[in-house]
Amino acid sequence: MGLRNYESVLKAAADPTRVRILKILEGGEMCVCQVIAILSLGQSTVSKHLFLLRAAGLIKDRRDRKWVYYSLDRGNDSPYAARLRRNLRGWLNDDPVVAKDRERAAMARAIGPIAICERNMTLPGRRRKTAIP
Amino acid sequence: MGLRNYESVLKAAADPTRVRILKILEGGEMCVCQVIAILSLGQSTVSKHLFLLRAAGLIKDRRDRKWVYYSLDRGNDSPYAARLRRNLRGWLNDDPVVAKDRERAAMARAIGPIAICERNMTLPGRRRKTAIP
DNA sequence: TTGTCAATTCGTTAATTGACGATATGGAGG
DNA sequence: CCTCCATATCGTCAATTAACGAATTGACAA
Repeated sequence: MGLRNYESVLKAAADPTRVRILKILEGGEMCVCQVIAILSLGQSTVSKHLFLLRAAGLIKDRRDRKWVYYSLDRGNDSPYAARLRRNLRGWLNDDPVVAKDRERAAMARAIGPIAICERNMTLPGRRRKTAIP
Repeated sequence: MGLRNYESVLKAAADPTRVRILKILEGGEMCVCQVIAILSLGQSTVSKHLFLLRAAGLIKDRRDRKWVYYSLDRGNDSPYAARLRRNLRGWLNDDPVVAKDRERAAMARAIGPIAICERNMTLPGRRRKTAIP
């Protein structure tokens, strides 16, 4: 594990959106549609962030029926990924953005993936794009 | 210390050139001209990398006569910077690029800043730019 | 197989980043 | 004060990156 893997892990964790995803996943696994709803970002955008995090060994995915769930990868990862994940657990917990995401994550959990997909990847209480012409 | 500082530290440490600088400085403080010689990069380029590392709280500078020396900042830094510096000490030690830099750093130390500046920020044994027209 | 829904990939755009050379700054010494 | 020299900053260019919407792929259910 040299400079290559180190760089992919650090770069993955250095992006603010991706760190938000990691902090959200600390609360447990999430369906992609839930992550999209929490972040209020485009579906393809979120998918790419998830891809980079997975490529760095920080998260893993699991399919259940139509849905794909992501969670922190506590298993066989690089030393950099393992250490970073552990550090991160104690970091940013009182950051306002992270706190807000946690609230929204709780809501997303309560509602569940099915309802969120039906709502077009949105959570109640916040507007997202004008969907109807 | 929120997302802001976290991001600046992680981004600073995620760049391969800046990691090389951090690993070089693990061997002790270095004059800017020595860092330039070891990396074989432009003076303004190196200066900017050093600026970003200092802004992140990872390194500090000290002036002595004409020269500015940089070293790891083990003092009052952010929790992110402190942890990262500690982690980094155990990381990448057998990476070939880092190992090569260490050799060159040893040479730079042996020669000293004055001689390196006289040599136009170069070390013996490697060519750098055609200097004379 | 076909339809449907969700995730990924593609193509574009705007913003950021790293590199460079040229110029500015600011001590040290005349 | 002025000059010299190491370093910092500026302006520019090319490469990378993050965002989006559109099109494609892939899994499930009928």
